[in-house]
Amino acid sequence: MSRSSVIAPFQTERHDHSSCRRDALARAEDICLRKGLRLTELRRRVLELVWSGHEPVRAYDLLDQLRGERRGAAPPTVYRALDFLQEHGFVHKIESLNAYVGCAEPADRHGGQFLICRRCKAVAELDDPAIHDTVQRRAEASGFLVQGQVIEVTGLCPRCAADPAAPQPHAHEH
Amino acid sequence: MSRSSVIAPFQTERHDHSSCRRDALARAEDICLRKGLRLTELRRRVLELVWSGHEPVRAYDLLDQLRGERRGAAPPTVYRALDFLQEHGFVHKIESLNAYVGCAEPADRHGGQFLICRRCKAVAELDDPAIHDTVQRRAEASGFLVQGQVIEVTGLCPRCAADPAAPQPHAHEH
DNA sequence: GTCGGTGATGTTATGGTATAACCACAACAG
DNA sequence: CTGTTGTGGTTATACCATAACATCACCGAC
Repeated sequence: MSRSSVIAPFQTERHDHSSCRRDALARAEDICLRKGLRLTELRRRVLELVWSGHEPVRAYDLLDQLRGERRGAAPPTVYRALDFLQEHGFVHKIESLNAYVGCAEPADRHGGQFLICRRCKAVAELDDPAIHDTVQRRAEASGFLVQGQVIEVTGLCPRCAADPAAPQPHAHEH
Repeated sequence: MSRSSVIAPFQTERHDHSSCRRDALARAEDICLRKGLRLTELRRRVLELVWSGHEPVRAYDLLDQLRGERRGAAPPTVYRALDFLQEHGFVHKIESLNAYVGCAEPADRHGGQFLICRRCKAVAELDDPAIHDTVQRRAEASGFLVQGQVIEVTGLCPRCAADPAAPQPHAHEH
């Protein structure tokens, strides 16, 4: 079993999250530069806010924060930024939560599988070929032409499973 | 490859949908009888409406229909019925559509995998052990304790993939 | 340089999804 | 008959997302 399929693991300790966020922004800057995409101030700021932690962030929470720093921020402000970020693989939408997480391995329209902790709300991202291919093969066996996969697993992350009384991590561990 | 994992296939022709619906209602009646669950008039009616076709149905569409036949129908009316039906496996929520489909093989809190046609909107349900087990194993390999799986595949059903110009089936093929 | 096109954002309004909180009443067990 | 539980009615509100149109910055053609 390869471990390489885990592209964004659960954090086992309170980690230096500012480096996660900084790395994600640097990768986005780099990719946009190479592809000629416009990572505007707004889009950059929304990506930064999504990376405030490893928990999925809701659109209206982003909006609340934007309102504090940008006059005229409204729902389309944040949804348009999220659309751009999703389209180019910088963030994923977690369908079962209606919330958004940053992607640690951005690529256009790539899928991925998400492990969502019910207790601490953290999300880990896998990009496991075994899962992807099994789903693909079984769908094709039914004559279905696959265009996209939504795979979201809920349960308990290693820390919450091991110690249900452990303190809850909160975002913003700067 | 077993075909038994396809528990609700795509319909290849305009089929006698009234028998699908009748069977689903009969199964629900039977299960509720055996388990001592109360399939009230409201719940039965909502289940019947969900089974109006093989396309996922939105909660407010159900509500619109209920309003025509029941004074005082309101969002909680339909959501409470859907909660009951989901809890006991009679319907599934399609997270990526915020819509609901009937289940052909009801069982408490069972998962299942869904193939969702982007063109005709029909949904087929699989209950494929290979998919389930692969996801389960890979999640466990990350130390994750799995409690639930959301697996939704979008694309084109066999008919729409074969003939993109074919007429769109509509629900209510009574 | 200015004209016009394109893409990003501002702005207002609305539509769509879901739940909180409280009330009335029926079914049922003791 | 009485308390408890479950079901649904009712009102209100919160949350999620997009339509439609206006404005502005940027940039290339001429």
